[in-house]
Amino acid sequence: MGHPQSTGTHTPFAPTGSAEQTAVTALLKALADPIRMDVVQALAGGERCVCELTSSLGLAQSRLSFHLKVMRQAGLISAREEGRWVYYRLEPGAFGHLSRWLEALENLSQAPANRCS
Amino acid sequence: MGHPQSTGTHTPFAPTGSAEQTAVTALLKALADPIRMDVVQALAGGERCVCELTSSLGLAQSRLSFHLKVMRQAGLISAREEGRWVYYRLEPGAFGHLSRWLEALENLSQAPANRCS
DNA sequence: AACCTAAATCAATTAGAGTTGATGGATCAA
DNA sequence: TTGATCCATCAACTCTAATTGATTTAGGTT
Repeated sequence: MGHPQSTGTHTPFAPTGSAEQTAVTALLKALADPIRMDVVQALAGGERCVCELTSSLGLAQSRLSFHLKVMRQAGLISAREEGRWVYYRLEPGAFGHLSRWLEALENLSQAPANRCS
Repeated sequence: MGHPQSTGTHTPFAPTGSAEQTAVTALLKALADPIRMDVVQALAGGERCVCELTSSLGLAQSRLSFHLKVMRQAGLISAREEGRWVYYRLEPGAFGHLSRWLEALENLSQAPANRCS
């Protein structure tokens, strides 16, 4: 019996790592951690300062600070300083990439199953 | 000036790690990798056997196998054996959790900014 | 000034995830 | 049966991510 690939030359999907996909992967990485998900949940209700987050989430300050930095660098959250305090908030639209990607994926998946040339 | 938290006792968000959130985090972890995202893209067009994927993505077989295993364990994909070959496909509905979570989040974020007691 | 609290950062360590090359089981062809 | 191909798995290694405790910078208070 023939080899599965022998039915034709195909490059049926985007060449590894389109720009959009790289962006989405970065978002996912920043999100794929229980602590960081907790932070997202916490910030979904509005901005919070670091000290509120440490006590709500029961984390050591430097530990939280590390995760906040990761999230900030990923564009997931942003910071606003006010006196001694720093308030973090969700970056509106940060999840746009992600939900657009998801939508596109679902469309693809519902397309005709398998088109070989 | 008063401390931010002194305006009242609040538990304004879910206690670290609801079941739903744990599930979503696991999905995100399984997705948050460029190779695995490539696999998703590849499988979006229908099922593929491992040998197709290795050549399309240009990966060592054992390396791909590792990532397929991670994805399978996360419920992202499933396998179907046929003779010598193993065909992988996206698990329909695997992204449901994720998109529902995203939707819920966007609803929360559009709610009134900050309600302290 | 001395002191306290908020938060970032750093160096050292630990833990976890990913890669590599080799091996082995299974299926099929000659 | 011999040989080839497909794929999973394993042990050893490498790399990156996360945790820890200490230190530092900066704002406020007294």
